[in-house]
Amino acid sequence: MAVGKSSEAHSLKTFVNRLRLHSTLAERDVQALIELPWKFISRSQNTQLVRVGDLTGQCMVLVEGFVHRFRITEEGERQILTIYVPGDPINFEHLYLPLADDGLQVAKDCTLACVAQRDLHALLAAHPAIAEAVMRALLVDASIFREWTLNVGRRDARARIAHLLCEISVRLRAQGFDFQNTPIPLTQDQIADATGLTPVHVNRTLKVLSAERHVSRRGALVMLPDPEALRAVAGFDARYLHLSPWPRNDEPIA
Amino acid sequence: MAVGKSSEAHSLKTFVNRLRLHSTLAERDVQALIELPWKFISRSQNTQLVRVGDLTGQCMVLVEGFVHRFRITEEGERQILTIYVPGDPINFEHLYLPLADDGLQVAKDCTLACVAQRDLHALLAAHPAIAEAVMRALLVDASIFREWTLNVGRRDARARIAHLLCEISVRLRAQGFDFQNTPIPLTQDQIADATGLTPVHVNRTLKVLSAERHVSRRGALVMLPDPEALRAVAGFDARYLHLSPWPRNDEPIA
DNA sequence: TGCTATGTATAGCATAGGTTAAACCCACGT
DNA sequence: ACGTGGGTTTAACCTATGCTATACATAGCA
Repeated sequence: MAVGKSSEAHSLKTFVNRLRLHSTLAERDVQALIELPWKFISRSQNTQLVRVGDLTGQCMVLVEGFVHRFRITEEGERQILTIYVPGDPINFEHLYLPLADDGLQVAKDCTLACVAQRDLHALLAAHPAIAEAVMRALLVDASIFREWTLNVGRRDARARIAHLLCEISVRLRAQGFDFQNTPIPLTQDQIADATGLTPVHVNRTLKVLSAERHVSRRGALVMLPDPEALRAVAGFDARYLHLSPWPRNDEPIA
Repeated sequence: MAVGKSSEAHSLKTFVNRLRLHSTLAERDVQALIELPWKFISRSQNTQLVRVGDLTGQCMVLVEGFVHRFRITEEGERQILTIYVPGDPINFEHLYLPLADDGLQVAKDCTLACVAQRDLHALLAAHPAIAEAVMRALLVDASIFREWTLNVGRRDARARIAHLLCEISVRLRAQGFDFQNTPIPLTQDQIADATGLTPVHVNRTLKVLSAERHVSRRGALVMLPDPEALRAVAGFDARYLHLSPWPRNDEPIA
């Protein structure tokens, strides 16, 4: 049990790390965050975690595996809206808008840390620094959503796919994963749904990128041997991820 | 001067109204909000209010006219990411991420109410209800960004343009405008940039929609004579705008 | 009255990406 | 050892949308 506790605490470290990408948190804040009554659950591929219209009472953090967020057209066309990597809070917006407007689906067997919204609300009220960090994480997510609109609206298939792969590898690396050896966790169908393309066109385009040595394939897995070159293909500029220590122009608040 | 003050206070009413679309605010909260040291400015069409990379110190509310948010590809392709209508806060995310990741441009001569971020921060600290309302407004915006990704990624030109027009008319109506007589404040070029299409294809498609009586044109202005029919064309489901009184599943926080 | 600017309209041709359908591959379960 | 299912690959054909270029309309302005 002590072991269980400590390994669970460890698995929240990626979350703390994610918050610290954009915000500074004191040790006591981190402690309080970790000591919330988290519940850890595992879900297998394709499980639907949240459906459009659900009224949620929990907030979830992705600890391991992958989850994506999607919406569906009236005609049944699916669009993936973002892909979460370990450490990401995946539905903290439900703290303020508990009625889900997107679906959340497990893209690859995952484990999640869950808290009741009520407990989280209480924590945020007691720890303004955490509230601000959560806020900032949500706003960075919004910046990522906007980049996806740009990606889908204004880049051709090759740059579009390259951009998606760049983003994921950068975000994985920011969470401490070895991107050179971490395969991209997406099937071609999922890439299609994330880029607004067709699975067959994704296949064609991946073949091109592969011939150009911009991606390599180990079996079905896509790897990125040369991120720099791929960035050039994608026209990728990581600023929208707000990863570098950002400047502050605000004095401490009275 | 008293007159000036009172008309300025009046012009903030649309902002209060916007916040109240999603949140409940007590009168004293509203008072405090209105009494902030707002500065009112006018800007004419095509003025760039914020550039990518700017470090902002102000938050702005759109009082009159139209503003859009955009990003540009490395190749110089522009994508409009959202269109703001009167009453919308247009850059409140800079409270927490003051480094601008998008450009903001005046789409139609406008007037703006501006406050220093410092003053606003102080207000939010003193009035948690306002802080929550702002938060919620930002999260609704994020939901809109996601819908745009879906729109651009998964709808054909006709439904795409129709969807854009529906969204704007619904948001205008929510702010109290008479959508039947308010022309859509977009040139065909802007529609193209907002939908990821080409100006000439927008023109073609508008012609089709016009022949179908789904839009009408008074000179260069696009009007929506029959919003219901247009919604069917667009597959428009307004839930993502979170306009209806949303359900709450949270008890009052200790 | 005409000039310029900004936006709209149309035409003709080009192509990226969609569609359909069929094979293939391989990991897994029995 | 053999099917089964999820994912990948390829081919042939099709179309929605892009591209380039030119003409038109209107409003503001000298």
